[in-house]
Amino acid sequence: MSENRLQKAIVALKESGVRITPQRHAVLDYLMNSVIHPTADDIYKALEGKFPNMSVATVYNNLRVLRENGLVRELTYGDSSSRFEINLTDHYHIICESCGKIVDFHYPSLDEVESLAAKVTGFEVSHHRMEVYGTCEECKQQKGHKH
Amino acid sequence: MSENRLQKAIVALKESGVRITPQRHAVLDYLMNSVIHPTADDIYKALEGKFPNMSVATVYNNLRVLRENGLVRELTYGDSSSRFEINLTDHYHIICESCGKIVDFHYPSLDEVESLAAKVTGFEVSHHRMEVYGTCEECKQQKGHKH
DNA sequence: GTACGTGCAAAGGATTTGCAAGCGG
DNA sequence: CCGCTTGCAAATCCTTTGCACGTAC
Repeated sequence: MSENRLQKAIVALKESGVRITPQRHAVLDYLMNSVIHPTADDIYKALEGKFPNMSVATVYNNLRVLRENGLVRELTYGDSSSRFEINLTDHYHIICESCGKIVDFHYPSLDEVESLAAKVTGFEVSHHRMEVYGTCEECKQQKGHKH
Repeated sequence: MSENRLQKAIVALKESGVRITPQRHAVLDYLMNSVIHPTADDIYKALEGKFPNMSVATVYNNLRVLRENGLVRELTYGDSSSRFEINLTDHYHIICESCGKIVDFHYPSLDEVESLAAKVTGFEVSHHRMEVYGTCEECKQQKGHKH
């Protein structure tokens, strides 16, 4: 089924006039099979085995194209570099402040917040983002070893 | 009353062993009277009249100290540079995707989301962030002028 | 007086850009 | 074939850092 998603994405890209180069295909494929919300550099490093001559700029270019076509979301947290993920159905992230791990969790979309915000500010709302921060189980355990 | 907040903040800083230099005072004062969620460079430009010799590094240093003491929050959105605001009681932001304007709005804290996230992921939750995106009234009107 | 803060310049890291050569459709 | 993409290097932008000097307390 992951194959299915990939094929659909490729068809959609072609219909938008975007060419499917081996590098672009590989970036998309990597993101579809990744759960770690990688940075551009993560992707670059993961693919340099298959594409020894690929440059980081190509990764950035492709991420931009994929983002512009709605296939990929860019996550900007406090740390230095952006992270990327396939744009799936609504879910949110919880982020470990100790090790940086990002875990998905499902929650009904916060439509009420959106409509209240629209009412009090006069904005026309398009979307929202939300993340929860905390400490993951592994890091909690490590803290426990202190004493 | 803004004076009052500033004095309280200064006392709190001194108690933490933080020195009140004229530059630090000015950064804090500027943030307390600002509604635009400025970048470090905004603050630098705003204060260069009063402090012609001040360097950007000083602004960054002070923002870090103020953040570490819980007085200031750093906001990292998609754009290149961080924005800063005084750490007030719970509120959220709505951001205009057209002109970048940031407007505060109040909403009860999303405690339910936090506790559900904790339950399903096993994390110990510390806090969350949420923003709504859309188009502000001014930019909506400008779009209306098209036809 | 002493440690912390400032100012300057340089370094660092992420991302973008310009351009010649390559290749997808 | 044409024009989008690639790869490379240089450029850009934001932020941090090292160090000598200054100053808050």
